[in-house]
Amino acid sequence: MTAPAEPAVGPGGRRRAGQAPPPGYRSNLSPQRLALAAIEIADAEGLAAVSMRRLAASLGVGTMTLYYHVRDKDELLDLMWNEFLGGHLLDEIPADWRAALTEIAQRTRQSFQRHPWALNVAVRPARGPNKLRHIEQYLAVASRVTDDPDEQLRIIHSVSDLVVGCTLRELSSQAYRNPDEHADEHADADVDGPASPLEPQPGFDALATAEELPRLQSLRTAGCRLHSPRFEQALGWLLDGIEAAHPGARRADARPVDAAAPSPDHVGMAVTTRMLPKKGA
Amino acid sequence: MTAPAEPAVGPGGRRRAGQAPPPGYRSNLSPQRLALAAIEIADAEGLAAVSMRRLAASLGVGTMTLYYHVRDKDELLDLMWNEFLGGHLLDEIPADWRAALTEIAQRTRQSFQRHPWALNVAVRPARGPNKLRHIEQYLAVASRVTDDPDEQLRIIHSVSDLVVGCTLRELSSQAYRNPDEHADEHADADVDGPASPLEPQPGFDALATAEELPRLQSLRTAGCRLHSPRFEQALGWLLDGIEAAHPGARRADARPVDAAAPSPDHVGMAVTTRMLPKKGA
DNA sequence: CTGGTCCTCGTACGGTGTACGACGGCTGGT
DNA sequence: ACCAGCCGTCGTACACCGTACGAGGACCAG
Repeated sequence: MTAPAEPAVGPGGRRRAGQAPPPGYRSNLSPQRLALAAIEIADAEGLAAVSMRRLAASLGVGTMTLYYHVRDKDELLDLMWNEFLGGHLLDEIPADWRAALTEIAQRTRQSFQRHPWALNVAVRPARGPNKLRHIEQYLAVASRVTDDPDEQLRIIHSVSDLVVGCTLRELSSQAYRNPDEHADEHADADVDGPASPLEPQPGFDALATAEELPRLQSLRTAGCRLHSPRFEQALGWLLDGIEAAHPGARRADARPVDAAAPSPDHVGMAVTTRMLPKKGA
Repeated sequence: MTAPAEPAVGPGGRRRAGQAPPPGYRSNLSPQRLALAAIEIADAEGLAAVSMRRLAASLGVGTMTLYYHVRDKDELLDLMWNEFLGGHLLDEIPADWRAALTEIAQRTRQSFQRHPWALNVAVRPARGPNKLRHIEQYLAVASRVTDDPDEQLRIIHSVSDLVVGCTLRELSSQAYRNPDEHADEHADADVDGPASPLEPQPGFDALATAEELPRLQSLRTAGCRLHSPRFEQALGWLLDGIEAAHPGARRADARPVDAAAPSPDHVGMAVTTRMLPKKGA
């Protein structure tokens, strides 16, 4: 306020604060637009193709322009992750808790399959608004299984963990690595299909499989594929265990529970969460 | 054979083949030594600190020397991953299949907690020998639950997926991001402890939590932490479901089953798996 | 000694994230 | 109308990355 040259830590000097993104925003750019454009690139060419220069070029602006709207690339990834999470919020939550958990899990799974880059971004502690909305939806379901809040969280986490772990394994065992066959029918993704059943590399298992690893060997001769994609079965087992532990859980009562996501325009809302001066905490 | 100038695709020109690593190996370097040194760096300073130059410097050699033993950095990561997997193979598998699965899962989990970088490396389809050994151990247990090989794989995958998903969430919600507090008592890792219970950023949930997200709000006032670490409970639920689906599963018969990993020196064996000319398939 | 293979590594190129500071245009006070 | 001052843009530069290329030393067989 006094010295104009001093940029200060507040919204003034080169960085707006963390609150709502469009207070004035004379620019047609916004953190959310950056995130969406970055997602477009990541979907089409993989996460590695998302560089600041590339993103800037795709938006028709200079590279450093991005740094006015985003602190650094890490924040861009956070915004992408938030946008990703917002993409699979449910409009209406099924009444039956098993059906509801299954639906949330499968929606999340499909979302990962549509945006494989998200798994690489998932290894980050970011908690954006859509993350909280996602948890809220889970909570709406878990509250029908038990009244203990801690138990609710344990249920939510177990389901979510299974989803993430399973999807991570499936996607990482697909081709997906070589960037040349990007976005090639990512639609239904018959997970079991194209990948080689077992053999990691030609001539490799010949030396390892025969001697030790007898069970793997017999498994291979039995014609099994290492990637049996029965996610639903694993989820079913987990839910069976949860149900057995909570016999009093209410199944399929009347109304489908009001969804936590109120209006669809809220979903994509981008909020820059940080207001610290720099990366150092 | 004819023209000596031609390097050829075989083991001759600049790259040895994929078979056993020390046929002659006049060098004191080896893929395995590179991997171990890289793991040391990653443990101490994070995966981002593992660069070819840094690794070469830590080994006291020139940067490009590494490329004689390793095709590219990707292969180095594969070797690290293989070494990581070899680090938590069981010497003896418990007789009871539930106990065995629990032990394998917890060993894996602890291994991830000791080497957080491994989660970032986990997003890769690499199948090294230790990966196969690991699967073999799982198979040794699952074969006592069912005789259907496909079902065995589903069981294995479900347990493994839960481990990976849970550990990924826990680790990514810890500090772990800022590299300055690396390797700070990674031992017991009371996961619930230090992290802030909910609040993502100060002043953030104030605007989001109150309006929508009622359940999250009430959860917070109830004093719950978002990261209740009950991995064992989730695993228990899953095993309950598996057990219920397989009532004939043999529990705790006599001998503890011969472990698949025969001798400890096999564990760390590094094998370069690729022999393709270059990355392009 | 000579040729060949194994192994090492210096240099260089194109890529990355981003710190710094210059600069134009809009806005508001006078 | 003027002009200070912020908003937003962006060119340049730097350090670092992975690695292609090829020179050259160490060793061994003839």
